[in-house]
Amino acid sequence: MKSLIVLLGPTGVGKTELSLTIAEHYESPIISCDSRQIYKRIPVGTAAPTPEQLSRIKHYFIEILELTDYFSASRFEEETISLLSTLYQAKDTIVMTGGSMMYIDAICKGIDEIPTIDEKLRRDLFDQYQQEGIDPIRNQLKILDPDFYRQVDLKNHKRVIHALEICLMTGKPYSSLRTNSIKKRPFNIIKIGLKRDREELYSLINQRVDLMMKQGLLDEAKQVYHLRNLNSLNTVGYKELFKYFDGEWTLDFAIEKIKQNSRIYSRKQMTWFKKDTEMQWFHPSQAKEIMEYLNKMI
RNA sequence: GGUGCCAUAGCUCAGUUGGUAGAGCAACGGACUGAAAAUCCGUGUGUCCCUAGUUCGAUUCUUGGUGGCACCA
Repeated sequence: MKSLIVLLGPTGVGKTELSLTIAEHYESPIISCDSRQIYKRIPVGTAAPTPEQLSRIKHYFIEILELTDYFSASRFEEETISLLSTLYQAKDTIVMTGGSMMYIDAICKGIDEIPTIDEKLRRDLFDQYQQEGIDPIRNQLKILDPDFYRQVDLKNHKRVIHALEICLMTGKPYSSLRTNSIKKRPFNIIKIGLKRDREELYSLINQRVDLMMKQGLLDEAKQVYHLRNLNSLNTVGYKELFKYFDGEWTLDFAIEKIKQNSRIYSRKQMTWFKKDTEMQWFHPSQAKEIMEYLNKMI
């Protein structure tokens, strides 16, 4: 039986180091599940695996995209599922790790088949939103997909715009394409969740931001400052330093904000993960217990 | 030392013509199906600095303290 070990947890909890231990034990490569480490040029601020760590184990989806490249949870699903079918020809156990909630679910549960939005349509609707506000877009959605209109968070412009994009693109109501069905995978999924007490996690996150600054985050951010409008750089660690470059914030304030936003992000991740009943939770120091648990499950 | 001003939520402050109080930020909780480190939503009991008084009733008025700030010496 083929197995996928999914190691997850909030940012800063200690996934990277433990994933190497597990991967080495099973002689598995590591599939990264991280929507920002996948990009080139921002390894420090995204806490990507170091060159030393990358040399120990073959990693997938680390620093492979240009910041300008489009990517999505669905592409991640497609590419990972196809990669897994290749890897499983030679291995029985594969390790996946990361903190991007939707990417993880895309693999473990799958997401619905929906066409990728045409770039021009997306830009046009966004322009309309900026000029006329959300109301005209809402009204159009109400006509094209009354069902979804009723359930969507009408204040969340991204959701509303996206639903309308799908309606216009496919000529069908967005809700008719949302099946919410869970895809059966041809492999066994074992989820390991890492968690720490909040105080401990916060302290590690704060320390890690200071470390990133020592490792050259400021310079890294400067190098990509001119690309600041890209979605790939709407990212904790960069958006705050961009405000410093703009002269809006002092450097110290920006660093405090990076720490704060990282803490908030870790909480959002935990909110998502908590709901997952398949998860087996451990403290990162329990490597021995984790290995015992895995050996039992595989 | 004298005079004046201030003292309200973790922070910055508003307010109560006397009927025990509210914003922003922070903090916390939640949603999440192709941009997700994104985007959005929800939650405010706090000795209204302490003390004594006036009053049916004081955080609000008065007395005396304490602390801070400013000016004068």
